[in-house]
Amino acid sequence: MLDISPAMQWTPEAFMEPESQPSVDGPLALETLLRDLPLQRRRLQPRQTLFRAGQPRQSLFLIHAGIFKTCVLSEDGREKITGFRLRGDLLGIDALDMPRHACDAVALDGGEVWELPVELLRQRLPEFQERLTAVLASEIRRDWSWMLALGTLSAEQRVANFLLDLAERLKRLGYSARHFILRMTRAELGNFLALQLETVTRALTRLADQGLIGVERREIRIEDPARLRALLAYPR
Amino acid sequence: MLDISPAMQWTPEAFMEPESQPSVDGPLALETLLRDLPLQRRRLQPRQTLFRAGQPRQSLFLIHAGIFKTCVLSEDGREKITGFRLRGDLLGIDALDMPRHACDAVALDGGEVWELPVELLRQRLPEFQERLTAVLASEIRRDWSWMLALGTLSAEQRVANFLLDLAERLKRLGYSARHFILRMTRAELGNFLALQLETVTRALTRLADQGLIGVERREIRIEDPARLRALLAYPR
DNA sequence: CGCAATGTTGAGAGGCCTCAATCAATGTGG
DNA sequence: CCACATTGATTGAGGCCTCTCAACATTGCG
Repeated sequence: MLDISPAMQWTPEAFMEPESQPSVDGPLALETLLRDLPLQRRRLQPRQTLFRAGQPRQSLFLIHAGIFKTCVLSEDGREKITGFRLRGDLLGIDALDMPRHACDAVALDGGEVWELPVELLRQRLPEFQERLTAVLASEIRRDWSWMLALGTLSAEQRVANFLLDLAERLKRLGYSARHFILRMTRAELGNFLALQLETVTRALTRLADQGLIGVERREIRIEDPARLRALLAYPR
Repeated sequence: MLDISPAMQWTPEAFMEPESQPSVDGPLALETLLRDLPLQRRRLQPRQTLFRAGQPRQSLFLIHAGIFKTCVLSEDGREKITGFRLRGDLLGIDALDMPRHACDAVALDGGEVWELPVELLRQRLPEFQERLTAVLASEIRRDWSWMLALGTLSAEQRVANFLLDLAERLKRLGYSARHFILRMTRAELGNFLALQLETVTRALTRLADQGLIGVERREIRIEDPARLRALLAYPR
């Protein structure tokens, strides 16, 4: 058994600040802005749903701990995970202009969110509206980036891209970029990457065979970030 | 030669309002809000680029006529069209929080855009910020909807989905939903739908063989909208 | 009229999907 | 404490959808 970094673990430690000084920039900018406000906090159990598409949307949620997935659903039952969300991400922004949520948000492995009274914050904090716009625009760019990846990369490349992206985000949160635990199943990963779960498994195995990563069920080690990144350079 | 509706044609007629009364809702809500302001207007030739990723972003652009494509580009040269934009759509919102554009915007067949001084409008028009937020959130939902489609539908279904989506948008702009001209090449369509251009051609042919649509190069007739929509109901 | 750009069609290959069996980890109840 | 079920991950074999490569048709234009 390898030693596990605390990244994304549902433990009291997960609530501690990875960095001591507050940052006005970076993924925790919003959290820093709001940290002293008396916000409603809500804890979620593993696999618990925060909200579903169609439910009334009264507020936004800022993730303080845990990892969430957001999914959209078509009328005929097709489902797609639109992203995995970490601490500092906002849940519910996609329906900011609507009375009801447009997606489901599920805590993969437990977590805590802060409930944000949007209207109040907009009036009180001049920076808030600005941050909100930035978050919305970033989400669009992130989506486009994944559309590009899914449209142009092979299965192996998509998985590599996912691992590098997750590693980078964890790093920015103060966790290890070389060693982390996936909190989603192969099926969820495949759903997000537009692949079957068996294909995800095979891609992970091939990456491991090449010595680029280490895989042990959900435990991932990035062994050779440079060569992993180099994989993405060439069209399939 | 079939008779062509004026939809998306680069003619003076294209600049006329399809509807006489101004609407506060719908795709032209923003245009209605801004119609009396002295905005800088800019006309584009077919295939002309409005802006490229990396260029300084000083304003937003509201499409008044024509159809545009927005594309993102990866460092290693992979390209992806992120959407086809019609009258009433905003170009540049994805970089609202940045000093430089994050995508390319190209007029497929000529067009006209209105240049929006964002800061000024934000201060003057209280509704503007609100509309901006709505546009951003809608774009996210639209992107997610396409991610769902590309991740779960077959080639034929994706093409059908595209045609139905375009028809619906044209209809809301006052044009025919049954008969229109595609302003993009098969390659561009394929790029957007994550398909090869030959696959797009074959999908169109198959749809035509089933009597669901009529195809004559870029001219499309929706013959049987109901059955076309029914195609999407079943997992590939 | 010849060239370039675009669209169509065919044949073959390959990557991913589908179906199935097996294994590992975890939890439950007797 | 150990059968047993359940969930998730892995691996294999075979098929199919889409890609790739190619030839050809059509349109528009200098």
